[in-house]
Parts: sequence; structure tokens; C-alpha cells
Amino acid sequence: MRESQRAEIRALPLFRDMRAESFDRLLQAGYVQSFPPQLDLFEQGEAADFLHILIEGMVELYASWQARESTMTIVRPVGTFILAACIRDAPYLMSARTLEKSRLVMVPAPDLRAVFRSDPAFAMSTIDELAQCYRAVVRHSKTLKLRTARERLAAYVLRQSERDGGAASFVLPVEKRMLASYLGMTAENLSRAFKTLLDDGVKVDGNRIIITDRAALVARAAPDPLIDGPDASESGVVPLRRAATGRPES
Amino acid sequence: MRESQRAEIRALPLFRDMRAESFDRLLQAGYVQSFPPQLDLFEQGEAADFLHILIEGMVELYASWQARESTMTIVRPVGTFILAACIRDAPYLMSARTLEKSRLVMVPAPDLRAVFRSDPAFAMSTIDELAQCYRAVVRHSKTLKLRTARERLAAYVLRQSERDGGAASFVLPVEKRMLASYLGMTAENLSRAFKTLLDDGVKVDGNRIIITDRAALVARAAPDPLIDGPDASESGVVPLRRAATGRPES
DNA sequence: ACCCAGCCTTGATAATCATCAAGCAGTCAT
DNA sequence: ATGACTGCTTGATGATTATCAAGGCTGGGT
Repeated sequence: MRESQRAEIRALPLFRDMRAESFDRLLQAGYVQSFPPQLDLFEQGEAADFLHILIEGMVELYASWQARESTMTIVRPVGTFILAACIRDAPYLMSARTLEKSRLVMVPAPDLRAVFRSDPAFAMSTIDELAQCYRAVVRHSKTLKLRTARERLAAYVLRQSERDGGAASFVLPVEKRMLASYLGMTAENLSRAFKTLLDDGVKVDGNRIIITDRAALVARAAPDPLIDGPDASESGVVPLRRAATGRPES
Repeated sequence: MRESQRAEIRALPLFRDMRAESFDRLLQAGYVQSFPPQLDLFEQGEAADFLHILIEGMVELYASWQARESTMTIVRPVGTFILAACIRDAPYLMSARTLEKSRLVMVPAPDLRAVFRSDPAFAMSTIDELAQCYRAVVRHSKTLKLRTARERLAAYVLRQSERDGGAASFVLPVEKRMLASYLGMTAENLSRAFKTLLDDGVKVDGNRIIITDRAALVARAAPDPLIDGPDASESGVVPLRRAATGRPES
């Protein structure tokens, strides 16, 4: 692992407050591995043996039932995933596959648990991290239950644009079919939803989204900090936490 | 507070491992209050000042956006809610109202945080609790995204029946319209969904649900431990945790 | 007993969304 | 370039679900 990547991991909210020797122990217990694109890392139902830290690449977490499949979240570097399952020593609720060539640190769950038992600062960070993950999923549930597909897409476009500092134009970070699944619709429906958003000031050119009328889009999306984030705490500024750290919902 | 109620709280997984003096401190810092039915306890967006512990009654956690509303979960005694918001010192993502006359212990969030900073066992329990809450919401998201309304209802009926030890008949714990909202559909659609479940071995008589053909119902619901629980850990039996403790998803 | 209000159901209709099938536009390898 | 492949779009259709309106049932209060 490169020193700069180590520093990036150390800078994550989950790891930045722990003792140096705890951090060393975690990373030394962990395996660094590279994977090709489209590779299954694990499947839902398997025992959660490792905390995964994504250093490079992109990983999809998805769920399946019967013949159906739905992407639950996308993890980007540097970010951790599957923390909760490790803690509870329980089966994964989601499957994971790489979307690009990816490099991961895999920390054995027993080491993870040992470290947060011995390092109170890490225990506190874990609590904070889990609370944030919980709230992220609640937000996603809210958008699924309270908004129509069109509204979810509008809110997503707005959120992505703000992630880029309010840019009027941005490139989708994932394939449209995956975005569709993440937003709880089919690829066909996403395509049509984009069409209807023409009336709300959104143009599409391949993977590029252009916001032509932000006010109209805001009217459609009705963005709400209690759904669309950020998860700002009362007691401090949390600037661009999601963007800066790429923290996923696990 | 009655001594038996105090013991019930102490028996919750979240509180049973902590030091006695920590537990005393939490409860002494807390206020015990009774509320009439249909009373708003707090609204989403407000600062999360208190961890709530429900001793008697029933509480609905719901979310709203624009003019729409959706019930996210129902809390029954003895159970805690709104833990994550307290930890992050962040605004509530959900609103809460009593459904029945209810009695609550409200522990100020600063005391909560102080105690898990000073009591490692409580920190561990908090981690475990949050991990479980997280996984509960992920499960609910999965059922929303992967199953149709009819399938969600079938799975719900099956789950409730198993909560009652596999009884062929049980009484709905909440009004149908609330169940509908919880399952992500309208009251009208729930009514019709119950009708279609006649073909799958489910009869309805008012608030009473009767399973006439469990095999048919199982075929429809295709229950899956990774969606419908329980959240059994690898390392131990977790018998009827949800039923026994009434643990909610917060 | 009566009325009233709230909850549930039912029917008619419309909106939303999924499915299936086809075609198009890029990309990549040969 | 050719062809295969993949991802996206489009159209036609049907299923699912929501909305609106009306009516029935039930329980509580007077």
C-alpha cells in the first residue's frame, strides 16, 4: 500500500481519532488485494469475515431476492463498507462486486472487534460512523417511500450537482441502468424519467447531465436536508463530508 | 417508575451490560413522562435532545415530505428510539407520535453521550445496537425494492405469525392504514392486496388474520432470513429478540 | 337507541411503472 | 471496415398502484 493511501485511510472519520498503534494493528492484520472489474467480492448470506476498505476503484453493493436484484449503494474511494455485519458477526445482507479494477484492504472482523474493545476512541468513531450509516439508509428509505421515480431522479440530479459545488453540468458516476436500480426503477423508466425532466430544466447528453433551469429543478425535487443531506451535526460544520471522504452507506 | 419497568429497561440488550452506576446515572438524568394518545412527541427537523425509552403504550415514527407522510416504524414497549440522532447531535429524521396512552423515559442526549464515553461496556452495547438498527433498515429497504406490495404483505403476515410462535391466526397490532403506510402502499391497495392473498391461504376477519394454507403463503412470500430476519449472529442463539424486547428500528 | 366520526372497503378511473421487443449508437476485437 | 457486443432508447402493451368518490361497518358518546 502506498503511504498516501495509508494517510487517506487514516484521515477517514472512522480512523482518524484512534490511537496510532491501534491503526497499525488494523492495517497489519489486513490484507491488501487487487481485483479485476466485475468480480464478486462476496455474496449476501456469507459470514462477514472482513471489514472492507476501498482504496482504488469502485464497488457496488446490491441485494437480491428470488430472481430480482437491486443496487443498494455504490462505494467510492476511500471508503469502508460492511461494517455493521462485521460487528454483529452476522451474514452479509448485501452482495458486493467491483465495477472497476479495485484495490481493497480487508481487515479480519475479529481484529476489528478486538481493536474497538481496546481503543475507546475507535469505539467512539465506530458509534458515530454507524449512526451516520443508519441515518443514510433512513434517508434513502424516505426518498423511496415519499417521492415518485421522477422526483427521486430530480433530487438525485440536484444532489450530484451540489456535490460538484453547484456545477450546472456533471457526468454520471455510474451507468444509467445502475442508477436506475439504485433509485428503485427500471432502466427504461429512468430513460423516460429523464425525458420528463426536460420540463424541469434538465438536459441529458449521454452520460452528461446539464441543468438548464435550476429553479425549475428545485421546484420539482423539493430538496430537503432531512432526506438529501448532508448529515450536518449541530455542534460543528461537516463540510462536504460525503464528497471529501466518499463515505458509503455502510 | 415501577421497579419492574426499571428491570425491563435494564434487561434490554442496550442496557444490560453496562455498569450499575452508569445505568443509574442515565435513569436519574432522565424524565419519566406520560402522554395521551395521538400526541406529537417531536417533529422531524428538531434537534435531537433526548433518547426516548418507551415503557408503556405504542409510538409511531413517521416521515413526511411535501404533503406526503409515511410511517417508518412502530415502537412497542420496552424499546428505545432515536438513538442515532442523539449520538450525532443531529436533527431528527423522523417525527414521533403516540398511538396509545404512553409512558416514556427521556434521557438527555448529553448524558447519554457522557455515559458511553465513560463506560466501555455501554459503548459496546451501543455499537451493537446501532449495527442492528442499521441492518433492520437495510432489510426494510430490501423488501421495498425487491418485492411487490402483495409480496411484502405476504411476508409481513408470515413474520407476524412466526412472532406469535407460528400461530395460524393473529390480530394486527396496528390499524390497517398504518400497516399500509409502513409497507409502502395506500390503504385501498392494502385492502385489495389482502383480497388477492385469499389465493395464497390468507383470510381476513376485521383485525384478525387467519392463515389457512401456510405452504401457499410461503410460496408467495418466499421468506428470506436476509430480509425477514431474525438478525441472528453466528456466534450465538438470539431467540425471539425482536418479540421479546420489542426493539424498534431506531 | 340514536347519531356521529373514524376506519375500512369497493368501484371507477387514471397515473405510474414494468415488461417485452426492437432498434440505435457507440466500443472493441479481429 | 466488419461484426459482435453492450448499453441506451423507444414504442407498444399490460400490470401495478394511486386517486377520487361513495358507501358500509363499528364503536363511542349522548
